[in-house]
Amino acid sequence: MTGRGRGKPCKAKSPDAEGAKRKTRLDKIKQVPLPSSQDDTEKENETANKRKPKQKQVNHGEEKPSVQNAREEANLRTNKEDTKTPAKGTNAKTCADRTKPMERFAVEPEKPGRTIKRCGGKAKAGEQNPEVMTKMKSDIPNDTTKASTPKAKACGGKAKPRVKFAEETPETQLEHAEAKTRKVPEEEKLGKAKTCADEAKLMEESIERAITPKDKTAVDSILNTTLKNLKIKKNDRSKASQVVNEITDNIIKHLKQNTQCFKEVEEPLRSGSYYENLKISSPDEFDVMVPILVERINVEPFGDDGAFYSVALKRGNSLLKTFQENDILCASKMLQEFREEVKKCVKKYKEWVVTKKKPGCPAVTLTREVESVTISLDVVLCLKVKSSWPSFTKEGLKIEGWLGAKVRQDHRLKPYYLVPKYEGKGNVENDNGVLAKDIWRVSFSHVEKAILLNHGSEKTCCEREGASCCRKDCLKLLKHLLSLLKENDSSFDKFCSYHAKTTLFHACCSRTKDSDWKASDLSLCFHLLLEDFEGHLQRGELPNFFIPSQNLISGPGRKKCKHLADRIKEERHKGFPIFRQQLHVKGLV
DNA sequence: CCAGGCTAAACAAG
DNA sequence: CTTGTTTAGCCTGG
Repeated sequence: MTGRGRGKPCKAKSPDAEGAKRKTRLDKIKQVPLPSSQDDTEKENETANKRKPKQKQVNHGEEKPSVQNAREEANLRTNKEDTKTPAKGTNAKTCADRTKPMERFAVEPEKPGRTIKRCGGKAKAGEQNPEVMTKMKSDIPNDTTKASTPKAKACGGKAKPRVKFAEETPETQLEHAEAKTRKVPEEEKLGKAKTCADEAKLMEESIERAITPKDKTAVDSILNTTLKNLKIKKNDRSKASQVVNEITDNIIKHLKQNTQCFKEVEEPLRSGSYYENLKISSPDEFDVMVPILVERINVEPFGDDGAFYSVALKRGNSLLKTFQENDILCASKMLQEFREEVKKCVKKYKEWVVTKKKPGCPAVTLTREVESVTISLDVVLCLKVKSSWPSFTKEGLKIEGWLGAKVRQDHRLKPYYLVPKYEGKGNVENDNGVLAKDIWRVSFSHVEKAILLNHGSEKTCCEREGASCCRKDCLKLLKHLLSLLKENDSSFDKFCSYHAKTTLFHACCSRTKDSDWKASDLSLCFHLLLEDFEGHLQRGELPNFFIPSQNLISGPGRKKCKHLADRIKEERHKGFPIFRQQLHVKGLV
């Protein structure tokens, strides 16, 4: 679905650059009405002819180790999934555990830890990463995961166990391969090798028993089939995006033309999983932030976790004065007015319905049916703040080891956003007499999106000539797992996909290299990601990736956290029966 | 401001 | 499997 040109890093400073870019797309849509039309000779000419070997030879620059910053988009992923609660001074130290993944293994007895890597992905021996090879020579050369395609149903759920390669670790192949890819990063040898090696030894047998190649192949198969099933159909995407873009454009137009207070809204920032290429199953949820630049403001923390703030207007800002009370920009007033305007506009489009206001939720949610599926669009008012990020973010976004210090700095030079979101009762006051309903929560959705779209430690990660990684697939699977678990147990309803996303971010910071996430190691990587998530749940601590002092899972309570951790562990150990069952229901296995 | 170029991802074909 | 085509979304040069 979405792609973003990586062509050039567009520095965050040019706020204008985002003008009417989408115009083109809309035009295109118009003139190409039917996918099935066969009269499009000219279409073919235009495309087929001129476009073929598009390769981006450009910017293989060297200046940045990893990513170029995408651009400032923004949003918040809010409402429906919100469960954040001020973290009673949690001040999670979490970074500690993040940075030393190995320790977990010592603590957790039965679990295979990364040793499992040996059984790792379908990787052909030749592409195993060096770490693995040096550590344990007995990799199993599973052929590929052969994600049993949908049709392979007969054998009820698991693909043919590719037995043969079971025991006879073909040393020869490995040595061979090893010789070829012998680049072995330094830190890896020095840093981890020691601990890993021991553990590898120790756990070797037990793992060999616990996860036989057969199981492993079956797991690979389930994960890959599940992923395939989570893909969004091209047609669905096309239809959904068309209606969503249309209404979005019209809302923006309305705000600019027919309102005073909102006439300065900027271009919408498309965020959330659809625009991060992480939407699963169906394109039925869209998030669009509608930013208003605010200058000359005072931003003061509300509560102690650093996620919520009150906003005071200094002089100027005439347009927003009307939402002011005692110098405070009242989120509730502003959102209410925004909502009215959106409703006014949407009234003209009969297919769309504005859903009822939910307390504390920053989104104006619109829904409509497209071919019997309900699509929802969250339109979120937000303030765009160009000054430096709140000090609570100082220890957040620890991506230096993963994406590099320069990328971090680039992101931190971008604006941040505030959305009219609060928790608990709106009429609760803080010391300064500000009501909860009038406070704002920070949002870094634009950075989340930028990172996910440019997520490799190498610049070429997942690009045509680079290796592909499984970071996003792992996240899709985790989101899917979480949503299936939630379906079956309503006590999990305070957990949301943002928890999954945050877990991935933390995981990427502890396993920083692209080779830690090789596409061929999907089942291993997913396994480790689940262990990470279970760890957060067990400890009852999942720090906001940007604001470490905010614990995202203080809401659900320890008991529910542990329960969820146990359920996930169970799925992991049993080879994901919940995925299997799901595939079964859909007749895909 | 916008036309045109580029990307990721779905998908079709071999 | 590999290779090519299509298309929504994004970016830039002019």
